[in-house]
Amino acid sequence: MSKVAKFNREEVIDKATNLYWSKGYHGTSMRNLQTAIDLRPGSIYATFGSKDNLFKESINYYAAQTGELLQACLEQSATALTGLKLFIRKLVIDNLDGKPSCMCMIVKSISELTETDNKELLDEAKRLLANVENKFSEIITEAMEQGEIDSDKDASELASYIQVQIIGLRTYARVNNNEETINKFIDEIFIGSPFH
Amino acid sequence: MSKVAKFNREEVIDKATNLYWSKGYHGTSMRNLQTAIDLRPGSIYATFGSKDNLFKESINYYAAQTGELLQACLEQSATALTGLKLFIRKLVIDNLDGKPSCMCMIVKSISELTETDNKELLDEAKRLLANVENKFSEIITEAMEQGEIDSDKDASELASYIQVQIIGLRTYARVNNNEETINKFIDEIFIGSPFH
DNA sequence: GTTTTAATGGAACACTCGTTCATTATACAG
DNA sequence: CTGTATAATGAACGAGTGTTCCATTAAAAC
Repeated sequence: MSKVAKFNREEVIDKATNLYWSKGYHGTSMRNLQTAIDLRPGSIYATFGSKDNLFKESINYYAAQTGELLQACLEQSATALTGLKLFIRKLVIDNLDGKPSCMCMIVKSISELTETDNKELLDEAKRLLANVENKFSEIITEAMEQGEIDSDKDASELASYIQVQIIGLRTYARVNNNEETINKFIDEIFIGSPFH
Repeated sequence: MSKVAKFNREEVIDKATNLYWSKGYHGTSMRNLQTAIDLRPGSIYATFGSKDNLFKESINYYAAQTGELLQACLEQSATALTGLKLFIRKLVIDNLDGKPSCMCMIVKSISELTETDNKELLDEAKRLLANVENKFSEIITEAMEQGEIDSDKDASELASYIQVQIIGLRTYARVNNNEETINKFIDEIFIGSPFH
């Protein structure tokens, strides 16, 4: 046969994800990506096809990573609800510094992209966010079965509520990243009215 | 003297605001703006100086409009707290359709702009968001004096909480604009734990 | 060692970007 | 009317955009 690619595909997507995550879709140029992932246009286009497709792979990679984090939190926790709480705490607090952005990349994309100019990418982002919400719904249903939440509540409504809280907190953290206040708000999510 | 400008400055800013609001800073090109506001580059640059400055004027115009809406809600309400509730309802529900975006333009900007590439505009957006929060804090303090809220609460913390809720709801509405669910969540903001 | 095949590098393309500026058009003063 | 001051126009600029192309390179297969 012939030559085999010398770069690691996942490593490249990881770097591309970090750049898209911090600068956004429109704020990231192919030149930016070329230097960040240290590949020339020929290699990038042979491997990923287009800027749009690389973005699609990046946001899917981001969503998969987040899914793994959630899974890990559930496995190391005694109950479904404590696992979910741990996940939220890690998502919001551990992203305050160091990461490309304290905001969720999926939410940033949904905020930036438009129905008219970037329909395909926007729909992908919406789909990934809906996946997370479905996962939340499953976890909440499990917590109901475990007796941690009243069974007469609507699981999918509580899942929506969790989404609103995480989106709100992570976005707000970009302006006011007071760890104490944020921790307080996280504590109150499950004490608040929809849950009681 | 000489010729006098024939376009209406506020009308132009209004149109620019709507475009920036829907497409974002990077997603809006000067060509887009030229056709939207029906002015040639010469006139735009003579009047506003640069794309950045036009954006700055636009986001300030947006913030001023939002401020006026809040003021109107307060004036037509019996108490400070009911005025604030009305404002939130109008912000979230009335923006679901028709407007350039159901999301807050200030939040969209904070999400899109970066410290490294657009520091000045980002800081402006942060400043405007902080202004709103300060106004919330004043309203809550007034509500405490009117006996609507326990005086032992921290007004600025409750103001933060309101911000998180509005940001979360308006962003979430972009994905799931179920009016019934959103209305329910709005009702629960002031019943939720930080307020009781 | 030769052939085969695909990955790589990087110049270059057509286009769009934000912006400038010489020119033209218009309204008022004299 | 004419002169003058200023608003409006739109072609044009250099830089940057996403993308293409292909000569070169390098490794696997025979």
